[in-house]
Amino acid sequence: MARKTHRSPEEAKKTILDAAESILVDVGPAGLRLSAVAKKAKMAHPNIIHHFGSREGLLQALSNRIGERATLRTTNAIDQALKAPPQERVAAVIKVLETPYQGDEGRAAVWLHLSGAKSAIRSNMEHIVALSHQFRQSFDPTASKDNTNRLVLLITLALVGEVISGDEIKEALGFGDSDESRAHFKQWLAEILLTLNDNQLKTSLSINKSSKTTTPTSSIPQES
Amino acid sequence: MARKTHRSPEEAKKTILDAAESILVDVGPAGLRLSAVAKKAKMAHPNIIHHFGSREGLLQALSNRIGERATLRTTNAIDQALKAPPQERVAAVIKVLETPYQGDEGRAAVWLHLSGAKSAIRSNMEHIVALSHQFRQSFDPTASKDNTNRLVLLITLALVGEVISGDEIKEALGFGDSDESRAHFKQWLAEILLTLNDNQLKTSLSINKSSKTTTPTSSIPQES
DNA sequence: ATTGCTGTTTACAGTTTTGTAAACTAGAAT
DNA sequence: ATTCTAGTTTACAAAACTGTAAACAGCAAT
Repeated sequence: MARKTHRSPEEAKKTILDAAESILVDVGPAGLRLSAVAKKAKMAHPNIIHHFGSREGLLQALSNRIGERATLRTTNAIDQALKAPPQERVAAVIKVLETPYQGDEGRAAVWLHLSGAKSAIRSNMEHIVALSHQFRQSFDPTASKDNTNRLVLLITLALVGEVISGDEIKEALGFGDSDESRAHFKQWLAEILLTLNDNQLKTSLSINKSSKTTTPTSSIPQES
Repeated sequence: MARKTHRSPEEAKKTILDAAESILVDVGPAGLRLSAVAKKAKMAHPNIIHHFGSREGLLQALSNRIGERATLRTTNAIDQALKAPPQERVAAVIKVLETPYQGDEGRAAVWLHLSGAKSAIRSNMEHIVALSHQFRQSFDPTASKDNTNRLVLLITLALVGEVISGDEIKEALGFGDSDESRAHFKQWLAEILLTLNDNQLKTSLSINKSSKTTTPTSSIPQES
């Protein structure tokens, strides 16, 4: 390892982060070893510490980069959906649903989140939900903010789940590994999101003071 | 630590597993240290190796126990929903949605899954989806297996996401930490699941001819 | 009580890992 | 060409971690 390929600090950091990210997907943050990252980046491990201060610094930088990339892509995708003409809405929504899956970023992001890294989710969520509401109102003027919030929550949770164990669950449910059947599911979901109007989402939710949520065996409010 | 409290092997294993599980929730499988488990279980760490063979053996046993408990509870909850009278259906479905959250088991299970432990999801998923379909048909005879599959997939993914970053996402979306607003979301979701009939779920999914489905044709340039 | 089994502990070894220190060198500036 | 800066490497240290070996001790059976 006598070769000393000098690079700029930015480039060095990038190669280190790339190597770390590719390893992170397999072993997780707690399993990330500086020696492994150094080997993949083709350098000696103290070089990593020189650029990031410590192992923790590397993880923090990694978390930041992944978070920024993911939120940028997501907001872009929703933005595109907003500008899309009606006949392309389904495709646009599908694209939004596909955004987090790119590569293994989502998996890495969730893993970092599990490990306690300050995630970039919270800071950008307001923007995302605002854009989503704007989108919903563009084809359903009666759409309420509450229901948008709930839909965004449901979809976000599902996307997190998808990133983690989507492949296994889909396989267990009989969805083939073919891209086709997965595209079907995404299309199904996208169409539902576009079809459901606020009336269908309201159901009997108006009751809010029953408050017997933990012991639901008693009477169930269903009137309105 | 001169006190030597003798126990049966089963009881010893249980105390070790309990300690390991409570730690696992915070640090993840890769971060689980035998010394930490031993300290929490109030014993010396070689004792753990004596009972489980190795650190890996402990993780495997832990994964098995968590998986078995979770799937048992889930199938039980769906079973109850099947037997519930119509006016208690919403409550029953809410209970199904709450099943995985009990304690921190879900978080631990997902983390183990991320780390490559053979999960118990796949083997029991068939049973779960069969029960779910039975349940759907009990109030909507026209319910198709395809849509049940898709709904189960959506809910399962959302539950996985809920377990991982539900708290943070909900907070970011403005859902209060109060149990009340969370109960609202669950009730909203449960009612949607019970309300949606197969007609609404079918939408225009039959279109396989459309060119916009699988290849979203980037007619829209990347810009924002 | 004595014996034997086994759960439990102490002491220790080998390996791995993060981080430090100093030497080395590629490339830019002079 | 010479000098200087800074990225890079080698060598090393301290700590942590898993697993081993042997001794210890509670408990049941004889």
